[in-house]
Amino acid sequence: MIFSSKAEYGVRLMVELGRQAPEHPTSLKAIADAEGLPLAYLEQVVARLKRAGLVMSARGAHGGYWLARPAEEISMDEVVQALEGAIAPMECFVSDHTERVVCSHGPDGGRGCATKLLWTRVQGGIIRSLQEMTLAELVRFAGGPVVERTALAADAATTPTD
Amino acid sequence: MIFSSKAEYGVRLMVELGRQAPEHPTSLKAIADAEGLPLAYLEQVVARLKRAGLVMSARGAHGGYWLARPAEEISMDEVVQALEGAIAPMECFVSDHTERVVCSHGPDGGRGCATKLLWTRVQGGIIRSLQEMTLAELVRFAGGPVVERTALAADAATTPTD
DNA sequence: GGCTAAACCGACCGTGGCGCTAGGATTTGA
DNA sequence: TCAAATCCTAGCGCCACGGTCGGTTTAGCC
Repeated sequence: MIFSSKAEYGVRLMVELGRQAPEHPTSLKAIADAEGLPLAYLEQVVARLKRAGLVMSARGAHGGYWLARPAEEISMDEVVQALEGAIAPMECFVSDHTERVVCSHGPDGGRGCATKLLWTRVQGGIIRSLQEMTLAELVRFAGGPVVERTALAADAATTPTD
Repeated sequence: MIFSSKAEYGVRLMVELGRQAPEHPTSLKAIADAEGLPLAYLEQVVARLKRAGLVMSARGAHGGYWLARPAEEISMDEVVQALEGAIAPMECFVSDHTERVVCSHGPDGGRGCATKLLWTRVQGGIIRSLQEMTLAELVRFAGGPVVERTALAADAATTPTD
Protein backbone atom coordinates (compact mmCIF):
# COMPACT_ATOMS: atom_id res chain seq x y z
CA MET A 1 0.00 0.00 0.00
CA ILE A 2 1.36 3.35 -1.01
CA PHE A 3 -0.45 5.61 1.42
CA SER A 4 -1.55 4.78 4.96
CA SER A 5 -5.00 5.29 6.37
CA LYS A 6 -3.79 8.54 7.92
CA ALA A 7 -3.90 9.99 4.42
CA GLU A 8 -7.31 8.52 3.71
CA TYR A 9 -8.82 9.81 6.95
CA GLY A 10 -7.11 13.16 6.66
CA VAL A 11 -8.34 13.76 3.13
CA ARG A 12 -11.88 12.81 4.09
CA LEU A 13 -11.63 15.19 7.01
CA MET A 14 -10.44 18.02 4.77
CA VAL A 15 -13.25 17.36 2.29
CA GLU A 16 -15.77 17.41 5.10
CA LEU A 17 -14.40 20.74 6.34
CA GLY A 18 -14.54 22.04 2.79
CA ARG A 19 -18.23 21.20 2.63
CA GLN A 20 -18.99 23.19 5.76
CA ALA A 21 -19.41 26.93 5.98
CA PRO A 22 -16.32 28.34 7.65
CA GLU A 23 -18.25 30.75 9.89
CA HIS A 24 -18.78 28.28 12.70
CA PRO A 25 -16.27 25.54 13.43
CA THR A 26 -17.04 21.86 12.93
CA SER A 27 -16.33 19.49 15.79
CA LEU A 28 -14.27 16.38 15.23
CA LYS A 29 -17.09 14.33 16.67
CA ALA A 30 -19.45 15.46 13.91
CA ILE A 31 -16.92 14.43 11.28
CA ALA A 32 -16.15 11.14 12.97
CA ASP A 33 -19.86 10.31 13.05
CA ALA A 34 -20.46 11.39 9.46
CA GLU A 35 -17.54 9.39 8.09
CA GLY A 36 -17.63 6.51 10.56
CA LEU A 37 -14.08 7.06 11.78
CA PRO A 38 -12.62 6.61 15.29
CA LEU A 39 -12.63 9.98 17.03
CA ALA A 40 -9.47 9.49 19.09
CA TYR A 41 -7.49 8.56 16.02
CA LEU A 42 -8.85 11.50 14.06
CA GLU A 43 -7.40 13.76 16.73
CA GLN A 44 -3.91 12.61 15.81
CA VAL A 45 -4.63 13.04 12.14
CA VAL A 46 -6.01 16.55 12.45
CA ALA A 47 -3.04 17.52 14.59
CA ARG A 48 -0.79 17.02 11.57
CA LEU A 49 -3.02 19.16 9.42
CA LYS A 50 -2.96 21.87 12.03
CA ARG A 51 0.82 21.76 12.38
CA ALA A 52 1.02 22.23 8.62
CA GLY A 53 -1.20 25.30 8.83
CA LEU A 54 -3.97 23.80 6.73
CA VAL A 55 -6.69 23.98 9.38
CA MET A 56 -7.37 26.23 12.35
CA SER A 57 -9.17 25.40 15.56
CA ALA A 58 -11.09 26.82 18.49
CA ARG A 59 -11.12 25.11 21.87
CA GLY A 60 -13.91 24.88 24.40
CA ALA A 61 -17.63 24.39 23.94
CA HIS A 62 -18.84 24.87 20.35
CA GLY A 63 -15.23 24.76 19.27
CA GLY A 64 -13.95 22.80 16.33
CA TYR A 65 -11.93 23.05 13.13
CA TRP A 66 -12.13 24.95 9.85
CA LEU A 67 -9.98 25.40 6.77
CA ALA A 68 -7.22 27.96 7.14
CA ARG A 69 -7.63 28.90 3.46
CA PRO A 70 -10.37 28.53 0.86
CA ALA A 71 -10.47 25.05 -0.67
CA GLU A 72 -9.54 26.45 -4.09
CA GLU A 73 -6.14 27.49 -2.74
CA ILE A 74 -5.30 24.16 -1.11
CA SER A 75 -3.50 21.69 -3.37
CA MET A 76 -3.78 18.02 -2.44
CA ASP A 77 -0.02 17.85 -2.59
CA GLU A 78 0.13 19.93 0.61
CA VAL A 79 -2.51 17.85 2.32
CA VAL A 80 -0.89 14.50 1.58
CA GLN A 81 2.57 15.72 2.51
CA ALA A 82 1.25 17.01 5.84
CA LEU A 83 -0.32 13.63 6.57
CA GLU A 84 2.30 11.23 5.23
CA GLY A 85 5.46 13.25 5.46
CA ALA A 86 7.68 13.75 2.45
CA ILE A 87 6.85 11.49 -0.48
CA ALA A 88 9.68 8.99 -0.67
CA PRO A 89 9.34 6.10 -3.11
CA MET A 90 12.20 4.18 -1.50
CA GLU A 91 14.11 4.02 1.74
CA CYS A 92 17.21 5.63 0.30
CA PHE A 93 15.35 8.92 -0.13
CA VAL A 94 16.36 11.35 2.58
CA SER A 95 15.86 15.04 3.21
CA ASP A 96 17.81 17.38 0.98
CA HIS A 97 17.05 20.38 3.20
CA THR A 98 14.73 21.46 0.42
CA GLU A 99 11.06 20.66 -0.01
CA ARG A 100 11.61 17.39 -1.80
CA VAL A 101 13.51 14.36 -0.55
CA VAL A 102 16.07 12.82 -2.88
CA CYS A 103 17.86 9.51 -3.32
CA SER A 104 20.93 9.34 -1.12
CA HIS A 105 22.77 6.91 -3.37
CA GLY A 106 25.98 8.30 -4.67
CA PRO A 107 27.46 7.14 -7.95
CA ASP A 108 27.66 3.37 -7.79
CA GLY A 109 31.33 2.70 -8.34
CA GLY A 110 31.58 5.22 -11.14
CA ARG A 111 28.33 4.09 -12.70
CA GLY A 112 25.05 5.93 -12.29
CA CYS A 113 22.68 4.54 -9.66
CA ALA A 114 20.04 3.00 -11.91
CA THR A 115 17.22 2.83 -9.39
CA LYS A 116 17.74 6.47 -8.48
CA LEU A 117 16.60 7.50 -11.95
CA LEU A 118 13.56 5.25 -11.74
CA TRP A 119 12.32 6.25 -8.29
CA THR A 120 12.92 9.91 -8.90
CA ARG A 121 10.67 9.81 -11.96
CA VAL A 122 8.01 7.91 -10.04
CA GLN A 123 8.17 10.46 -7.26
CA GLY A 124 7.76 13.18 -9.85
CA GLY A 125 4.71 11.46 -11.28
CA ILE A 126 3.06 11.24 -7.89
CA ILE A 127 3.79 14.79 -6.85
CA ARG A 128 2.59 16.14 -10.18
CA SER A 129 -0.73 14.33 -10.01
CA LEU A 130 -1.23 15.60 -6.45
CA GLN A 131 -0.31 19.17 -7.30
CA GLU A 132 -2.75 19.23 -10.18
CA MET A 133 -5.67 18.64 -7.85
CA THR A 134 -7.18 21.11 -5.38
CA LEU A 135 -9.31 20.37 -2.38
CA ALA A 136 -12.15 22.28 -4.06
CA GLU A 137 -12.26 19.67 -6.82
CA LEU A 138 -12.75 16.91 -4.28
CA VAL A 139 -15.40 18.89 -2.44
CA ARG A 140 -17.30 19.36 -5.68
CA PHE A 141 -16.95 15.68 -6.47
CA ALA A 142 -18.27 14.80 -3.01
CA GLY A 143 -21.48 16.70 -3.65
CA GLY A 144 -20.46 20.30 -3.08
CA PRO A 145 -20.80 22.44 0.03
CA VAL A 146 -23.57 21.90 2.56
CA VAL A 147 -24.55 24.82 4.77
CA GLU A 148 -27.38 23.38 6.78
CA ARG A 149 -26.77 19.99 8.34
CA THR A 150 -30.34 18.98 7.46
CA ALA A 151 -29.77 19.79 3.79
CA LEU A 152 -27.35 16.88 3.59
CA ALA A 153 -30.01 14.18 3.27
CA ALA A 154 -31.93 16.08 0.59
CA ASP A 155 -28.66 16.74 -1.22
CA ALA A 156 -27.81 13.08 -1.18
CA ALA A 157 -31.15 12.15 -2.68
CA THR A 158 -30.80 14.44 -5.70
CA THR A 159 -27.08 14.42 -6.49
CA PRO A 160 -26.16 11.87 -9.16
CA THR A 161 -23.67 9.29 -7.96
CA ASP A 162 -20.43 8.29 -9.64
CA MET B 1 7.76 4.15 1.90
CA ILE B 2 5.98 3.56 -1.35
CA PHE B 3 7.93 0.60 -2.68
CA SER B 4 9.57 -2.14 -0.62
CA SER B 5 13.13 -3.28 -0.99
CA LYS B 6 11.89 -6.16 -3.12
CA ALA B 7 11.37 -3.63 -5.88
CA GLU B 8 14.75 -2.05 -5.30
CA TYR B 9 16.59 -5.38 -5.37
CA GLY B 10 14.57 -6.68 -8.27
CA VAL B 11 15.22 -3.63 -10.42
CA ARG B 12 18.95 -3.76 -9.66
CA LEU B 13 18.89 -7.42 -10.60
CA MET B 14 17.16 -6.71 -13.89
CA VAL B 15 19.62 -3.94 -14.70
CA GLU B 16 22.51 -6.26 -13.95
CA LEU B 17 21.04 -8.89 -16.26
CA GLY B 18 20.54 -6.22 -18.88
CA ARG B 19 24.22 -5.38 -18.71
CA GLN B 20 25.26 -8.96 -19.35
CA ALA B 21 25.38 -10.70 -22.70
CA PRO B 22 22.42 -13.07 -22.85
CA GLU B 23 24.43 -15.93 -24.38
CA HIS B 24 25.58 -17.40 -21.10
CA PRO B 25 23.44 -17.13 -17.95
CA THR B 26 24.48 -15.05 -14.94
CA SER B 27 24.40 -16.68 -11.53
CA LEU B 28 22.57 -15.05 -8.67
CA LYS B 29 25.74 -15.22 -6.62
CA ALA B 30 27.57 -13.00 -9.09
CA ILE B 31 24.78 -10.43 -8.89
CA ALA B 32 24.56 -10.63 -5.12
CA ASP B 33 28.30 -10.00 -4.86
CA ALA B 34 28.27 -7.17 -7.39
CA GLU B 35 25.39 -5.37 -5.72
CA GLY B 36 26.07 -6.38 -2.13
CA LEU B 37 22.70 -8.03 -1.63
CA PRO B 38 21.80 -11.14 0.41
CA LEU B 39 21.77 -14.14 -1.92
CA ALA B 40 18.98 -16.11 -0.24
CA TYR B 41 16.69 -13.13 -0.35
CA LEU B 42 17.50 -12.47 -3.99
CA GLU B 43 16.27 -15.96 -4.75
CA GLN B 44 12.80 -15.01 -3.61
CA VAL B 45 12.92 -11.79 -5.58
CA VAL B 46 14.02 -13.41 -8.81
CA ALA B 47 11.31 -16.05 -8.40
CA ARG B 48 8.71 -13.33 -8.88
CA LEU B 49 10.41 -12.07 -12.00
CA LYS B 50 10.48 -15.57 -13.36
CA ARG B 51 6.83 -16.22 -12.60
CA ALA B 52 6.04 -13.02 -14.52
CA GLY B 53 7.98 -14.30 -17.50
CA LEU B 54 10.55 -11.51 -17.41
CA VAL B 55 13.58 -13.73 -16.86
CA MET B 56 14.49 -17.28 -17.79
CA SER B 57 16.78 -19.65 -15.94
CA ALA B 58 18.97 -22.72 -16.28
CA ARG B 59 19.62 -25.02 -13.35
CA GLY B 60 22.72 -26.92 -12.48
CA ALA B 61 26.36 -25.96 -12.71
CA HIS B 62 27.02 -22.86 -14.82
CA GLY B 63 23.32 -22.15 -14.67
CA GLY B 64 21.82 -18.77 -13.94
CA TYR B 65 19.37 -16.20 -15.21
CA TRP B 66 18.92 -14.03 -18.30
CA LEU B 67 16.33 -11.66 -19.68
CA ALA B 68 13.44 -13.33 -21.45
CA ARG B 69 13.23 -10.37 -23.86
CA PRO B 70 15.59 -7.61 -24.97
CA ALA B 71 15.77 -4.77 -22.47
CA GLU B 72 14.25 -2.36 -24.98
CA GLU B 73 11.01 -4.31 -24.89
CA ILE B 74 10.69 -4.46 -21.11
CA SER B 75 8.83 -1.56 -19.54
CA MET B 76 9.55 -0.84 -15.89
CA ASP B 77 5.85 -0.97 -15.26
CA GLU B 78 5.98 -4.74 -15.83
CA VAL B 79 9.00 -5.15 -13.61
CA VAL B 80 7.61 -3.25 -10.67
CA GLN B 81 4.22 -4.92 -10.91
CA ALA B 82 5.88 -8.34 -10.91
CA LEU B 83 7.83 -7.43 -7.78
CA GLU B 84 5.28 -5.47 -5.80
CA GLY B 85 2.01 -6.81 -7.10
CA ALA B 86 -0.68 -4.49 -8.42
CA ILE B 87 -0.04 -0.83 -7.67
CA ALA B 88 -2.65 0.14 -5.09
CA PRO B 89 -2.39 3.59 -3.53
CA MET B 90 -4.81 2.69 -0.75
CA GLU B 91 -6.23 -0.34 0.99
CA CYS B 92 -9.65 0.00 -0.61
CA PHE B 93 -8.16 -0.82 -4.03
CA VAL B 94 -9.01 -4.37 -5.01
CA SER B 95 -8.74 -6.43 -8.14
CA ASP B 96 -11.20 -5.58 -10.89
CA HIS B 97 -10.37 -8.78 -12.82
CA THR B 98 -8.55 -6.49 -15.23
CA GLU B 99 -4.92 -5.45 -15.18
CA ARG B 100 -5.43 -2.52 -12.86
CA VAL B 101 -6.89 -2.56 -9.38
CA VAL B 102 -9.59 -0.04 -8.56
CA CYS B 103 -11.13 1.59 -5.50
CA SER B 104 -13.85 -0.60 -4.03
CA HIS B 105 -15.75 2.30 -2.46
CA GLY B 106 -19.23 2.58 -3.79
CA PRO B 107 -21.11 5.88 -3.86
CA ASP B 108 -20.92 7.31 -0.35
CA GLY B 109 -24.54 7.79 0.58
CA GLY B 110 -25.43 9.26 -2.78
CA ARG B 111 -22.31 11.41 -2.87
CA GLY B 112 -19.19 10.53 -4.84
CA CYS B 113 -16.34 8.98 -2.89
CA ALA B 114 -13.91 11.88 -2.80
CA THR B 115 -10.76 9.94 -2.02
CA LYS B 116 -11.48 7.53 -4.85
CA LEU B 117 -10.94 10.34 -7.35
CA LEU B 118 -7.70 11.36 -5.66
CA TRP B 119 -6.09 7.95 -5.34
CA THR B 120 -7.10 6.91 -8.82
CA ARG B 121 -5.30 9.91 -10.28
CA VAL B 122 -2.23 9.21 -8.17
CA GLN B 123 -2.23 5.61 -9.32
CA GLY B 124 -2.43 6.84 -12.90
CA GLY B 125 0.53 9.14 -12.35
CA ILE B 126 2.66 6.31 -11.00
CA ILE B 127 1.76 3.82 -13.69
CA ARG B 128 2.33 6.35 -16.43
CA SER B 129 5.80 7.25 -15.20
CA LEU B 130 6.69 3.58 -14.97
CA GLN B 131 5.33 2.76 -18.41
CA GLU B 132 7.32 5.57 -19.97
CA MET B 133 10.59 3.97 -18.90
CA THR B 134 12.21 0.85 -20.35
CA LEU B 135 14.81 -1.36 -18.76
CA ALA B 136 17.18 -0.38 -21.57
CA GLU B 137 17.13 3.22 -20.36
CA LEU B 138 18.22 2.14 -16.89
CA VAL B 139 20.91 -0.10 -18.31
CA ARG B 140 22.27 2.81 -20.32
CA PHE B 141 22.16 5.04 -17.26
CA ALA B 142 24.03 2.41 -15.26
CA GLY B 143 26.91 2.50 -17.71
CA GLY B 144 25.68 0.35 -20.57
CA PRO B 145 26.28 -3.31 -21.25
CA VAL B 146 29.41 -5.08 -20.13
CA VAL B 147 30.47 -8.20 -21.96
CA GLU B 148 33.71 -9.08 -20.26
CA ARG B 149 33.65 -9.05 -16.50
CA THR B 150 37.09 -7.43 -16.45
CA ALA B 151 35.86 -4.58 -18.63
CA LEU B 152 33.73 -3.38 -15.75
CA ALA B 153 36.56 -1.73 -13.83
CA ALA B 154 37.89 0.09 -16.89
CA ASP B 155 34.37 1.14 -17.72
CA ALA B 156 33.88 2.56 -14.26
CA ALA B 157 37.02 4.64 -14.56
CA THR B 158 35.93 6.39 -17.75
CA THR B 159 32.16 6.70 -17.47
CA PRO B 160 31.06 10.08 -16.10
CA THR B 161 29.02 9.80 -12.92
CA ASP B 162 25.71 11.47 -12.19
C1' DG C 1 -19.20 29.03 40.06
C1' DG C 2 -20.01 24.82 38.14
C1' DC C 3 -21.28 21.97 34.25
C1' DT C 4 -20.32 20.37 29.83
C1' DA C 5 -18.38 20.21 25.24
C1' DA C 6 -14.72 20.40 22.92
C1' DA C 7 -9.52 20.66 21.64
C1' DC C 8 -5.13 18.99 23.19
C1' DC C 9 -1.53 15.70 24.88
C1' DG C 10 1.25 11.53 25.77
C1' DA C 11 1.63 6.82 26.77
C1' DC C 12 0.52 2.35 25.53
C1' DC C 13 -0.43 -1.96 22.82
C1' DG C 14 -1.71 -5.86 19.50
C1' DT C 15 -1.16 -7.35 14.94
C1' DG C 16 0.86 -7.97 10.54
C1' DG C 17 4.03 -7.38 7.08
C1' DC C 18 8.79 -6.80 5.80
C1' DG C 19 13.48 -8.18 5.40
C1' DC C 20 16.05 -11.87 6.08
C1' DT C 21 17.89 -16.53 7.53
C1' DA C 22 18.03 -21.68 7.60
C1' DG C 23 17.98 -25.86 5.67
C1' DG C 24 17.14 -28.60 2.56
C1' DA C 25 15.85 -30.90 -2.36
C1' DT C 26 16.83 -31.08 -7.12
C1' DT C 27 19.21 -30.45 -11.42
C1' DT C 28 23.29 -30.39 -14.31
C1' DG C 29 28.08 -29.86 -16.10
C1' DA C 30 32.86 -31.50 -15.48
C1' DT D 1 30.77 -38.38 -7.91
C1' DC D 2 31.30 -33.78 -6.74
C1' DA D 3 30.30 -29.01 -6.92
C1' DA D 4 27.61 -25.29 -8.46
C1' DA D 5 23.66 -23.63 -9.19
C1' DT D 6 18.32 -23.20 -9.08
C1' DC D 7 14.34 -24.17 -6.46
C1' DC D 8 11.30 -24.63 -2.31
C1' DT D 9 9.30 -23.92 2.43
C1' DA D 10 9.35 -22.67 7.03
C1' DG D 11 10.40 -19.63 10.51
C1' DC D 12 11.82 -15.37 13.06
C1' DG D 13 12.83 -10.56 14.89
C1' DC D 14 11.59 -6.07 14.41
C1' DC D 15 8.84 -2.16 13.92
C1' DA D 16 5.41 0.73 11.95
C1' DC D 17 0.53 1.11 11.70
C1' DG D 18 -4.00 1.60 13.44
C1' DG D 19 -6.14 2.31 17.37
C1' DT D 20 -7.22 2.90 22.55
C1' DC D 21 -7.09 5.12 27.04
C1' DG D 22 -6.83 8.52 30.45
C1' DG D 23 -6.12 12.73 31.45
C1' DT D 24 -5.52 18.18 31.08
C1' DT D 25 -6.95 22.55 29.42
C1' DT D 26 -10.02 25.83 27.36
C1' DA D 27 -14.33 28.10 26.77
C1' DG D 28 -19.40 28.82 26.40
C1' DC D 29 -23.66 28.69 29.15
C1' DC D 30 -27.00 28.25 32.98
